[in-house]
Amino acid sequence: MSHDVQDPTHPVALPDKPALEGLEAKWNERWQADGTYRFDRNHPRDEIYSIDTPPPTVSGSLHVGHVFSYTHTDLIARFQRMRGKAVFYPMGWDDNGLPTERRVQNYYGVRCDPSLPYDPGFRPPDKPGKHPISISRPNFIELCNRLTAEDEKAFEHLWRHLGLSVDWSATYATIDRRSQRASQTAFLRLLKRGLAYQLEAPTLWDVDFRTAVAQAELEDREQPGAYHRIRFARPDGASSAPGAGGGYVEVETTRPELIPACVALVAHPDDERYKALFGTTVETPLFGVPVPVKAHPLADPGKGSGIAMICTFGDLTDVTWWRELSLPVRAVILPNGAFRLVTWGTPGWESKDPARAQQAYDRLANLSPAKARAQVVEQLRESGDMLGEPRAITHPVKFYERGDRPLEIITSRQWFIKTMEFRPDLLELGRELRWHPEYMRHRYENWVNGLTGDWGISRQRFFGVPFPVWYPARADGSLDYDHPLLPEESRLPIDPSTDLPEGYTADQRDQPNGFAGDPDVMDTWATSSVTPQIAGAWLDDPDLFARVFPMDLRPQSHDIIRTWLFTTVLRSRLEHGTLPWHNAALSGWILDPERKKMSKSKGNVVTPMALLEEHGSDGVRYWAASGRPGTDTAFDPGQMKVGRRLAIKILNAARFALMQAEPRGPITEPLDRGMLTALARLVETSTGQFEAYDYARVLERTESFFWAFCDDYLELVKARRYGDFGPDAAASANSAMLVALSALLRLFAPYLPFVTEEVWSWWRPGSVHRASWPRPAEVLAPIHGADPQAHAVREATQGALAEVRRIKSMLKKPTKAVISRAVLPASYRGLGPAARDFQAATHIRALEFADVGEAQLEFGEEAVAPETGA
RNA sequence: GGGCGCGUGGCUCAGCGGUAGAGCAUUCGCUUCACACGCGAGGGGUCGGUGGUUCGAUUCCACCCGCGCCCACCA
Repeated sequence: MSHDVQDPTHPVALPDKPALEGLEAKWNERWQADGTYRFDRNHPRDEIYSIDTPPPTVSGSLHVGHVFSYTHTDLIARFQRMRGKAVFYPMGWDDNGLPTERRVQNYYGVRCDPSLPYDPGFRPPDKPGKHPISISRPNFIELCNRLTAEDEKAFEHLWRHLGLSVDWSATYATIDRRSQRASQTAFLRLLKRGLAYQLEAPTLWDVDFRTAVAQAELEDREQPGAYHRIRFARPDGASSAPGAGGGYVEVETTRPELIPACVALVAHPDDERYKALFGTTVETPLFGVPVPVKAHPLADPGKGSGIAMICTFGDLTDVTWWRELSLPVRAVILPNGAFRLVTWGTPGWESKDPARAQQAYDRLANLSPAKARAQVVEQLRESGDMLGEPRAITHPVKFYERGDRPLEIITSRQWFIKTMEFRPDLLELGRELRWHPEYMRHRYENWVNGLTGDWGISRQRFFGVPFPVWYPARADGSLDYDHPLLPEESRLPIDPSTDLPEGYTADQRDQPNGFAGDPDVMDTWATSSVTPQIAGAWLDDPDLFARVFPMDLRPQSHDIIRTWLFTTVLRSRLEHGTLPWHNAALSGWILDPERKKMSKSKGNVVTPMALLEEHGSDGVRYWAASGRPGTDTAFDPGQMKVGRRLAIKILNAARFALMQAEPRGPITEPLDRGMLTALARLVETSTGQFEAYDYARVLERTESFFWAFCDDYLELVKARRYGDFGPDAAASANSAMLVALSALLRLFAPYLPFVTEEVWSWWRPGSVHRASWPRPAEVLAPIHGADPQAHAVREATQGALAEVRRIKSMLKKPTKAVISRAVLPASYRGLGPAARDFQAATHIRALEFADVGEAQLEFGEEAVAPETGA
């Protein structure tokens, strides 16, 4: 048996004063040198456990949330490794995208200007200046790469210190060559199959970042706003319909600045108040633009006055109305958020009074939407077209999740991946996937069912994976978007802004009859959605990919189900026709215990490294492991202290077990046999629970067993193991302790990798993290199967112990006192041979074992009555 | 408005159809030869509310209240 405790080949080497300090550095060095966590691909698929590790955003700050959720994944990785699996546990860095761009801009004081040429001699200033320096896109990307490389070092240092059992030879970055190749290849294949397409359409747009934003990146924020009741003139002036006013239609709007962009009014088809108006024309206030009144079921008779202004574009409902009612476009907001210049009276900008419209509009041109609104309100007051004062309200407004200003809707050309037609497949795949916890499945289904359009993947940014596409230019210089020039897959990755399409020369770039590269980059989720393919080296190492894909586990946090999880399932479905993984484990959030947000300004920020140093990595991991899958968990240094104490207890208990581990021999004593029987049960339930991803429960049970093992079992057998009752009885205790220690160390190993490794090294060869997960049969073998008396012995011991300890604590000096007439539980008599251990451990000499269950107990020499007695 | 989760001792959380549990905190006692980063004992809860099912509910069902998250067409 590989874990035979009597293995004489490895001598016991105990430190005098075991301590946790320095274990992280000591064992990390050893693990790295020994390749303890290296993935060995030479196994069949069913002996491999592969993990699609979340690539952390390296330009973000390190925080305790990282430590929390990455520990969960590591617990599972370590468990599976000990179960005999070859664990593929890579690490990725998410370095492309906006967060990095912003960080580079601030860190170096630069700004990307794609029109500039590359400057090979450019060096960023030591300190960012007051005004940002404009640099070319290649220079900018160089800086992004330089900074993320530093960030990645900091992350790796943290991960190693925390004890993640990652295979550090298997790392990737979402901007590296392999990621770009996978992203571009997958994209080109979708394009060739007609599953990726581009479209000029109204798109959600962030005016500060000047980029399109996907549905998944939206968030609603409650914003102060106001209803403005304004009137539209009716040229025929001949209705007395309620709400229509005398010659006017009253409309409520929160965005009066979009009056010049108004293309129609709309009311519900069944709304009696407005039925007479359908098909007629009204005029916008201030600008005198004739607009039709239309009927559409989306109009809500209960909102505002029941009739709404359709603008191009104020919100997503406007887009729906505009499309379904075939309305024209009158766009006023530019990609940078400013009001564009408009010449009234020209086609598309007809007005009953172009001069007045121009005068009104000139006061808006170049303003931001917020300033334009104030300006329009002022004019509406002057003209008398606003009825009453604005009514302040609070309403949800859509924002880009990283943005500061409300999103606008801008018409632009963007790339999309077909999503809507695959919704039934995606729902089916969601049902196939095993979710931990199960209820997270609902969030996915909710999202898929709520999708309103295909997935927009193009971003007008710089530090990302470019679209591997060029467009031929016509003689007039315009681009033929319908016939893109595509590279061979073998050329990928390419950058169309520097690489050339087949058959063209560099001097034809951006020239008539030449070509132009697609200027956009892919959204960061478009790259992240192929992390299983990237990590598994899909194109670069097909043998590896076949061994790890579909992967076993996707660990991630629950807030990105709609983004990362969903898009990964989509891409896998489109490219491979399968789920990308079999299991998804969703981790929760870290909550501040006082509901206070930790912030730098309050000075209460705790960096993860400081936490690890204060409490020890094992202590912090103990806390993290208490967070069950999907459950938000309070940030709790108290739990880390508890974990640290547990680790110290393991050191000391192990020292006790090993300091006098001779003699050894058959395990015959009832207490020993009972303890091992209970331990075998613990091993059995723990294995099942761990396989079900319930790592928190396993730790709780194991810890509970271990403390009882220390406080009760070890105390009870102490005298016996020191030889008070002869060598055979001592041998039984020693052997049982070592069987238990071996199994307990392995149960704890995924949680407390440092202390368990340290103790393991005192007496066992190799790494505990390469040892096999304990099996019930292995624990029971030395006692030839479960002891049927185990439960009875345990019950009797526990009951008697509790009673004696209670009595002892009632006495000031128990060792000098004698209790008379103390009542003991009848179970005391049932201890049988274990009574000897019991008496020794509790320093009690039983004077009498009476049938009534009363006994006179003597502590020491003098006899005194208990305090309650005479 | 829809979906999901949560509401158990001061705090953080387990549990679950059959007489309420742990850790922390608190009180008391103990330098017991692995550990004072330790050991023992005690106090403390009508398990959010109201109904229902049941011989019996903290545990199942319904509704309600509170908290949180996700989603939803922002006039």
